[in-house]
Amino acid sequence: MRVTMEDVAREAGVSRALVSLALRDAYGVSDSTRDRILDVAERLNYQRNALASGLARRTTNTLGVFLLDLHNELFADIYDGIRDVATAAGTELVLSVGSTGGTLDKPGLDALVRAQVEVVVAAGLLLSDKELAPYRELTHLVSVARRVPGADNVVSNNELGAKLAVSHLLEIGHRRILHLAAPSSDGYRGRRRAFSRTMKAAGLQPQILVSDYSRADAARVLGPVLDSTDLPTAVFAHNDQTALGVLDALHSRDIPVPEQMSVIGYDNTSASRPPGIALTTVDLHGEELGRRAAEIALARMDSPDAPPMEETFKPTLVIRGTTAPPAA
Amino acid sequence: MRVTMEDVAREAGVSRALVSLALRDAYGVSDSTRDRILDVAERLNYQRNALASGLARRTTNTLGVFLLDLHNELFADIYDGIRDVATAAGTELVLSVGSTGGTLDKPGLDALVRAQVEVVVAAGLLLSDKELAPYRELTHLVSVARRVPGADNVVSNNELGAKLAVSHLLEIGHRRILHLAAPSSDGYRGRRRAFSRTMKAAGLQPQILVSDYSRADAARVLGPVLDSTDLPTAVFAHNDQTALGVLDALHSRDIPVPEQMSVIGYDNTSASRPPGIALTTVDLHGEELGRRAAEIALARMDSPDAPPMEETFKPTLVIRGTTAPPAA
DNA sequence: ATGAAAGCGCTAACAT
DNA sequence: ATGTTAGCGCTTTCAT
Repeated sequence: MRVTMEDVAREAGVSRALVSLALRDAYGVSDSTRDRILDVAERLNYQRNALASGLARRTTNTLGVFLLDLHNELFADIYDGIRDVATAAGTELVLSVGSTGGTLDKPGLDALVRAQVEVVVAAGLLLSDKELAPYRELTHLVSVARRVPGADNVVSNNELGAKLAVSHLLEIGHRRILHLAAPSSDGYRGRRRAFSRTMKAAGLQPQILVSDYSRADAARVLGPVLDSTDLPTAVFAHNDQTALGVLDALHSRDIPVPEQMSVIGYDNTSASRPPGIALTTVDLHGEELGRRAAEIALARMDSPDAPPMEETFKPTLVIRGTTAPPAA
Repeated sequence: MRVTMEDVAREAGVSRALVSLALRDAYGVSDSTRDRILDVAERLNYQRNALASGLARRTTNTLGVFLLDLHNELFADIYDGIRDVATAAGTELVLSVGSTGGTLDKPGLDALVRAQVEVVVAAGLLLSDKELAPYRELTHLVSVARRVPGADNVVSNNELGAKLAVSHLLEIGHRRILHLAAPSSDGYRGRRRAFSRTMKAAGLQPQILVSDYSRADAARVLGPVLDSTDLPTAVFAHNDQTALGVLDALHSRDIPVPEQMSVIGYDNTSASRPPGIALTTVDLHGEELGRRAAEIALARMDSPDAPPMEETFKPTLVIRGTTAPPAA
């Protein structure tokens, strides 16, 4: 049987109440008894039952974290940022992981609600605004990387990022640019929209292809285009993962990068630095976003009724080896 | 205020007990009232309080999962496997994440214990056997990828994996082989040991360098060797991450792979497939390990007193583009 | 400084 | 089929 607070109390010859106080070093416990209690607790390997504790305190002082996909390092970056500030604040995290399809969003969020977290920081939500609405009553939501109406939001300016990427390509002379977009869903249309807008503003025809978030699918989707007669001279991929898929497809057809084809990714994860051919990419500063989201979440714990907070980060273009002027 | 079971009961005009039963569709609730209760629960967006529920049931039916590092995709693979079988069994997961330094192992495990998980599946534990000992009394431990005495273990045969890698290099003619090892810690010496043994068995001098688990450090550590006069002709890296670091260092010195230098990684993560230069690597089948670990964890929930279970998977060599006979 | 007692939201006998 | 009641392990008034 697990060792309970009662066990510690008995062993130390005091009441449970006193043990409870001593363990959270509250005032009003004499030094000597506190020391004795802590000694006993340590000796018995006592660990407080978080269920009972949270139930009794009517608050868990805990932050829920939802991450869309563990295979995409962007979420590891975001998590690092969140953990950093949560740890400093002494707030525990409760995690839950989704999937690129989005089918695990709901179960994941539900689990966090059931765990009674004070606030949930969700990175990469795929649920529609409508499906997300009920959660506004169940918990406080801080959405990262995706704008959710009515919630707290920590996002990156995707319009700007896409514009940065496309402008770079335009500047070095590209005209036929293909955008490999992610499936269209609420809150994730900024890159695609800015791509189209920027192309049109330059008097060019935007060409868009859609793949899911996986490297393999990106390569697959791009295939037919590469096998056709008139190729684009540059591809702007939705993220680094899919950019890798683009590079795969290109490599398997012996199309040299950047000589015959320029490629730009998005996220600046370490996947964007395959040795030799480092990806030009847009850095959305995941760790920073995570950090800020956690700060907002902590602030939200203190003032549940403050108006929604919103913060938009500016992405930056990281020019590396996969972009060059088009072949003459 | 959050909606409680009491609210649902009142609204449906029944007792709490009945709601509790209906929600877990136990026998003994008439169809009509069950439907009514479920309707109300749904309408009120009721989510059961997992703290109260777990406390009352004296069991959470929950699996704790510890992952060393979110930046290493191996752990995403392992997680996928675990989630797969846990979901099928209707068992919830509680996650906790460590860090490559190992300093977060203890806090991470403690959090799982406090959360009252039935069993913890830990992948990539860095704590020493000795530091791990106390946890044997606090929870059931299924260790993945690392052998922990007395616990359930799901491991890969690292000796075999390393032998596979080195033998391959030997076979194609290499004699001067360098092993870039991970810091020596309990449970992770198999690859290094087998490297030395295999080299000696071939009458060769094992050469070993140590780096931490990061790509950057691997590149840094390898630097001096590459700048010296007599280079090895092949490098066997501790994992794919560090193999990437090796490739980085090589590339920055214009040493062609595999012509001038062969490289082997370990794990077969997607990082091992940078476009163009796919890494020869050892696949330890992370998802499989995760799956099996979860199965064992579930079995352990049913029979807490069964003798320790142990399963050793056979890694396989994946020969790709970074290995070739040494230059003449 | 310390202890007694009530109660957090639920589940599990047990009673009806 | 449904309701009553006694906890689960802790925290928190409130006494002493």
